[in-house]
Amino acid sequence: MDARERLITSTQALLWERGYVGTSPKAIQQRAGVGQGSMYHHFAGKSDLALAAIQRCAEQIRAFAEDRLSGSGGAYERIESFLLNERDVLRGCQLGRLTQDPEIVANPDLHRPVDETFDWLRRRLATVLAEGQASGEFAPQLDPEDVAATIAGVMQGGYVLAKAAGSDEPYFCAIRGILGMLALQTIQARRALS
Amino acid sequence: MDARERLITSTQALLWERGYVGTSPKAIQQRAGVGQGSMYHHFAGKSDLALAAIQRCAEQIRAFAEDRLSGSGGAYERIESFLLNERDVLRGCQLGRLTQDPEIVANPDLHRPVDETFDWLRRRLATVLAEGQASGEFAPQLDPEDVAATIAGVMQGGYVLAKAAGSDEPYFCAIRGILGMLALQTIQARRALS
DNA sequence: GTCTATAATACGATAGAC
DNA sequence: GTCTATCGTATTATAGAC
Repeated sequence: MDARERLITSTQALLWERGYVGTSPKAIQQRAGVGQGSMYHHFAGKSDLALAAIQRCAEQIRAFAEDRLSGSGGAYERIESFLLNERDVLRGCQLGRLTQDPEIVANPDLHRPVDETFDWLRRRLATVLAEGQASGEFAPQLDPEDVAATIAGVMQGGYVLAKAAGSDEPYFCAIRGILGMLALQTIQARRALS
Repeated sequence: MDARERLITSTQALLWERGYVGTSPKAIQQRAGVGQGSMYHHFAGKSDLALAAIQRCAEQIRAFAEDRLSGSGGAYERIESFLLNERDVLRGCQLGRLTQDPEIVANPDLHRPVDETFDWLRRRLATVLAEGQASGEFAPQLDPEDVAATIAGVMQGGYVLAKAAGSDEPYFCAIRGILGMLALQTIQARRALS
């Protein structure tokens, strides 16, 4: 892996752990095993390097979500797979983390990929929910757009609760809660209840 | 308001906007209109002042939540009141914000009030949900602990989505989603469906 | 491409006058 | 209690040698 690539992956890791404000060029260089001259040769500065790292995060997150949400199985199963196959609960979401950073919010170039990725995720989840409705899996009362935001929200909020507790238990607790409610929206469950 | 009090409220505001890492003693002093000597007279340093500010945040959040959740009305109504009467969606949660800060997580004194407050909130929400179940308002299938984590999660995640979008729309979208699903858990709704 | 040297500014805290 | 002066370190870059 060349210096440019190592700089990007090191920046990704540090942004994830410490955010934009908490990440210094020096720390990036040390983690990448690269000198100052090299960094400023490949990138114009901290924000330029951060942009490359954020775009890389966005690509990876989309690829993971798309893999789970376009897999085989029903709409409920695919959403379940997306929410439960989370390996880094205590590290949280690479992009959700940046949302809290005032310097990211203030910089349109850095903010845009974050905004676009969450927008894409909400639309993608809404599509899956609408598919489930069309196939008769989910009740017609369910609003795909609202519930998509709820699912994306529970996931992001689950990370917050997990970090607060220092344990991934609250994340999976919150996910069990939403999945249980979603399961009760399925036609089968409603039929069993009546 | 004396200098000590102004220092605490200024620190609260800056922690909310910029987090612990992004908040400097100098910025606190300027916002409070207080000199360096005054700050170091009243507080041992940045972390000591942050502790006072975080404890104040925790008190205020508990007071707000308790006010909504112990009000009159049914369990659903009280939860709805808690989730919808949020005035500062784009500013997010004062404590949820700190969850992302590595220096908060690493410092047990600063981390404890954050942990305890979210723990309290989840238990308080679970109590309200269990009350609703006992009174026959909610279906017995609903797991109060799981759904409590879901509700706290949607709220925290809603802030994340709102900041990403630069609008409070995703927050209220996510809240509508969870409230809609919760409403369908009520006995009346299930009776109407069957 | 990568290195070292250097710079201007900010951070977090201490000292001591008043 | 509050002020100004000062300190040692870190930040974010630039310059120029190699």
